[in-house]
Amino acid sequence: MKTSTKKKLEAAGWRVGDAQEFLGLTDAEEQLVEMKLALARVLRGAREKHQLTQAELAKRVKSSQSRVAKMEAGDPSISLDLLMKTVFAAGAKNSDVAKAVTSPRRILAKPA
Amino acid sequence: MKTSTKKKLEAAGWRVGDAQEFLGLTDAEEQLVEMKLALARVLRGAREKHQLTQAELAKRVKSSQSRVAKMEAGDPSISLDLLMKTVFAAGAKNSDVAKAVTSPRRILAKPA
DNA sequence: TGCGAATATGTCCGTTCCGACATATGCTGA
DNA sequence: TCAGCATATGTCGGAACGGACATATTCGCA
Repeated sequence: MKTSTKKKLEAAGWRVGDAQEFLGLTDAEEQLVEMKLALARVLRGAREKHQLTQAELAKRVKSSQSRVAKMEAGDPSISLDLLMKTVFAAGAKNSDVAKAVTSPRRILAKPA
Repeated sequence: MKTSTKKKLEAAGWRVGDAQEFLGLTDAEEQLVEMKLALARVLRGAREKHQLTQAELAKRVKSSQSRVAKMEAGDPSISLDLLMKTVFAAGAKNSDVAKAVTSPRRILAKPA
């Protein structure tokens, strides 16, 4: 934050930082988690739509069946990188991914 | 894959399905990379809009200034997890992130 | 022009995530 | 029922990513 801006805020009686920073972090993390869960659903939907087994999809992304299972289960040991790459490899549309970002709870796995 | 390329491959006796799967993987990876670059731009835009320094933003996500610099530079050593979390922490709207997904090349860092 | 703040670049080493593999559970049709 | 395939769960060693820190380099303004 600019020093000038900060000074103005402080002059106006605001306590700059602290709680808001804390909440900001928590919020960001929660948004990330929700996004991952939504993507897990997108992944399953896309995979089933294209009639791929977990093993086949795993092969595409040079991963393993167990990882794909964990991705779809929302396992926290899965990185967003791997998840996103696999989502794309499963043939999900960009718009599906976008939906997962904007309204994470509304995502659904539309069958073929 | 280009149609012309495909035909050449087929004429040469290749099974194009396999090649395409391979390319499909490449596509997924490329989509991921483009998305990261787009998010890097979103990050800088959001940070500047909210008048945060890299150091301040770093503190929010319990990271370091150098990491934030690398994020904005599109450094490949930055995970999508860290990048996305920081983008959210910088106050980017979900819609901005969604845009980065749908049309990665069109994203711009609109100043305040 | 110079000085301080902001940003960029590079390295160290601990932690986390990876693929590979083993194995268990679940599901479907013969 | 059980045989065969799909999915789920757990473990391991190695690779990738993390924060911290040191150190340029660039930028704004007095």
